[in-house]
Amino acid sequence: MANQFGDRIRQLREKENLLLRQVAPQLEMDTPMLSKIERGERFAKREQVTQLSKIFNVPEDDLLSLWLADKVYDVVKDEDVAFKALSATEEELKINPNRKKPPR
Amino acid sequence: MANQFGDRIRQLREKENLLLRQVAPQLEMDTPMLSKIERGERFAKREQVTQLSKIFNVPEDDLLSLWLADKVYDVVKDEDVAFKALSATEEELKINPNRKKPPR
DNA sequence: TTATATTTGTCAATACTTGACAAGTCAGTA
DNA sequence: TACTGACTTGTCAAGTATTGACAAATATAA
Repeated sequence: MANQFGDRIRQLREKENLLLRQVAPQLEMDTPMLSKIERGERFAKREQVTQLSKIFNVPEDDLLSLWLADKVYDVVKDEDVAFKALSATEEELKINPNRKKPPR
Repeated sequence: MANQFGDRIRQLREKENLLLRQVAPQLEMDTPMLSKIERGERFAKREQVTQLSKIFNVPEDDLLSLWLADKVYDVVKDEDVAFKALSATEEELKINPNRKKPPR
């Protein structure tokens, strides 16, 4: 299963020699939950991506695109028109410029 | 909002001079629901895509990629790393060949 | 007006996701 | 072997989101 986001944050965490139990509370979650996110068993929430980029001092967009890619993969993974669908999405994005999500 | 799938099935339906109330029952849904799907207010279900391709006699993959594209668009539409994420998904798909969904 | 087609709004039922916890495995070390 | 610490697994209730069904509104034409 594709888990670019989880692999990355585990990598970052290990580089900093941090334990799950040290990072999890900063995201207001328990250790098992973070473990699941790192292994791709669960998706992090959008805001947690932001928090993680701060914790590990990396550009938010880097984590965000991995996180989004995992979500997209999850949508297309079972269909063999996956590539075709991604192209169609790109076309749509070109026509329909994406409006920013309202920040809360 | 992006609605390639809905636009297409409306186009097909009108080409055949069919009414919502003639098509909807074939999908076991009511007229308002099909109206919403055509206008992109709701997503059709995976099986309904198959049924629609049969009703309108078009290749399933054509409808399927539009339907999938709408779903993907829905995931990425609010983020400005959308393109980057789509590229990352394509890379992932190349590495991780997609397994077919188990037909039920 | 009347009839027909489509759209809009609401809401309960259903399904999915999340968070929290207990219990489990695994690796290292005394 | 037993103990410890780090992580993983399984379960389940709570919280969200989606769906289906219906009534009512709008629109268009005759």
